[in-house]
Amino acid sequence: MADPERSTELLWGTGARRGLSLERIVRAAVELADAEGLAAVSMRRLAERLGFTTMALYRHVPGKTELLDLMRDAVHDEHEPSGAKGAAEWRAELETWARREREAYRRHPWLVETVDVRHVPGPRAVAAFERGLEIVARTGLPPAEVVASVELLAGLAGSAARQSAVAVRAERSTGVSDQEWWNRRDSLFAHFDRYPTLSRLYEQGAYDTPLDPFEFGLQRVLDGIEARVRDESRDESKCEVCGRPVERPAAGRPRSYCSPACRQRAYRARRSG
Amino acid sequence: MADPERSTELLWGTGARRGLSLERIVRAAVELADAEGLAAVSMRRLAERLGFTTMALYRHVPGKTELLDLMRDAVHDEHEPSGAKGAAEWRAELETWARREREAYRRHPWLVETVDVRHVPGPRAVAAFERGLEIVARTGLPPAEVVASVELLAGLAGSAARQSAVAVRAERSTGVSDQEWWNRRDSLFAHFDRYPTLSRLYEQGAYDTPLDPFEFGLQRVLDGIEARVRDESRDESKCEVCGRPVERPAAGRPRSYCSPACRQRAYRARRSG
DNA sequence: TACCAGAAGTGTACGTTGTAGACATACGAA
DNA sequence: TTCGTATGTCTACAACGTACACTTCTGGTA
Repeated sequence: MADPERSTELLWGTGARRGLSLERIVRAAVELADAEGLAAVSMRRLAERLGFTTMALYRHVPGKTELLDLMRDAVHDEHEPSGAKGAAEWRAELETWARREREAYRRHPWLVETVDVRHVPGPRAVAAFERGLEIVARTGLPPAEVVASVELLAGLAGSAARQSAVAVRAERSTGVSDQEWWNRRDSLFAHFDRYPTLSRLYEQGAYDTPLDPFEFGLQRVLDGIEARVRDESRDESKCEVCGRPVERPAAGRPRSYCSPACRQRAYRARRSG
Repeated sequence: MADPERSTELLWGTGARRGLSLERIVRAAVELADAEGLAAVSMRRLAERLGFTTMALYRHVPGKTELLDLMRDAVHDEHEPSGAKGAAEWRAELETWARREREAYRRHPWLVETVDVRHVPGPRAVAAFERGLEIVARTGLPPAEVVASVELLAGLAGSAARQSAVAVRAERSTGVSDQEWWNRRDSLFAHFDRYPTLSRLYEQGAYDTPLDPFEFGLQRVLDGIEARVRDESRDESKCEVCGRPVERPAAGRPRSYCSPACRQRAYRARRSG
C-alpha cells in the first residue's frame, strides 16, 4: 500500500483505462464505425483514437479480419429467451424477432458491409439465431425448413438494411441528402420514358410515399411461412424430417416419413430431444 | 488506299485491338473479377492485363467507382420482353424472372460485393427491373406494392447469392473446400450444446440436406405475394393507388380511392398510360 | 532484494492500393 | 504544315495492413 494513487486507480475502474485490452479495442472500433462508417476503421486511425501506436493493437488482435468478427458479434444484443409460449403465437413472436434483427442494422449500418467475408459466428450471434429457430420450430415445420425460414428472415433484414444504408453512407460521404442527390439525376431520369411500366407506376405515385421495404417484405414472408405451415398440417404428403414428398400407400395408414433413414432420424431425435 | 496493311487491320476486327476503349476496359475488368474475385481488380492489375500503364485507364474511366458501376450494368443480360401475357400467368413468369436475377449472381459472384455503394443504375439493369414491374403490375396490386414486390425479390436473389458466395470466395482464397473448412471448426461446434433448439434440429438432420435458400425463399415470397393479391381482389378496402385503407361509405358504391388526390392521379395515369 | 521471462507497447519498413499532375506522342481538321 | 485535342506514360503521394526487431514494464521466484 505504498502508493495510494496506484491503488485508487486500480480500485476505481480507471484501472482498465491505461493499458489496452481486447474489449477496449473492439468497443472503440464499433464507436468509430458507428460514427464515420466502416471505411474509417483503419488500424492506424483506431490506434490513434485509443492513444496508442498502430502496432500495439496487434498485441491483442491477430489482424483486421478477426477484429471485424469481434465487432460484428459485439453488436448483437441479447434477444430475451422465449417464455416457451404456445405454438399459436409463433407469428407475432417471429415478427418481433425479425424487427430486432433489423434494428441491429439500423443502429450499426456498417454491418451490411461486413457480410462478404466468411465469419466465425460468435456467441451472441448464435444466441439470436437460436432464439429464431426456437420460435419457428414450434410451427412443426420440418427441420430443414425451420432453418431455412430463419435464415430467410435474417437475409431479409440484411437486404432491407442494405437498401437504406446506401442512403445513409452516401449522405455522409457527399454531404448531400439522398432526396437531393436523386433530384440532381435529371440526366438519368431523362432516359426513363423508354420504360413504360416504370413510368406509369411513377406517375401513379408509386414513389411518392414508398413502402418500408422491410415491413412489406416481412409481411409477405410471414404470409408465405404461414401458408406453408397450414399446408403442412393439413396433408401428410411431405416427409416430417426432410420435407420431400411422401408417396401415399395404396391402402392403410399414410406414411409420415419418406424413407427408413428419415424415420430413424426422427426416432433418435424424439429420444434425445 | 496507300497502306493496305492499315486497311486490313481496320477492316478485320483487330481494329479495336490496339488502343484502349471503355468497352474493352469494362470487359477485361469483368473477366478478371469472374476469374479471381473483385479484390483482384485493381487498376494496376487491370492495366497490366490489357497491356497498358495504370494511368491509361483514367483516360477512359473517371475512377474506380465508376468502373464498378459499368461492370455491374454490363453483366445484366437482357430479359426477353413479356409477350403481354394474361394476368393469370404472373406467378410463373415472376418465378423465372427471379431465377434469372439469381443466375446473374451465380455467373458473377463478385456482384454481391459491389452492393454497398450508391449506384447509378444503368440501362440494362433498369430494363430488368422494368420487366419485373411489368409482370407484377398485371396482378392489380397498388403501384407502391408492385415496386416493393419486385425489390423484395431482387433483394432475395442478392441475399441468397451472398450466402453461397461466401463459400466460393473463401474456397478460392484459402484453397480449402467449404465443407472441409467447417469440419475443422470443432472448437467452434463444441460450444453449441448450449443452444438446445439448434442442437436438436441438427440431430434431426436439418443440415444433412439443406434446402436451397433461394428456392425456399422464392416460394415463400411468391406465396406471400399471391396471398396479398387474393386479399386485394376480394375486398375494395384499400386505395388502388397508394394502398392505404379506404373507409367504406355508409351507403352507395364503395370508394376505390382514399382521397381526391389519389383519384386524380389514377385518372392522369389512365389517360397517359 | 535480485533476477528474469514474458507481456505490452514502439518504431521502422515493405509492398499494396487509388489517383493527381506534368509530360510525350499521335491524329484529324484548318 | 500547323495546331488543338485525345490518348498513353511516368513519377510521386498518401493511406492501407502488417512483418520484424526493439524497448519497457510487470509479477513471480530464488
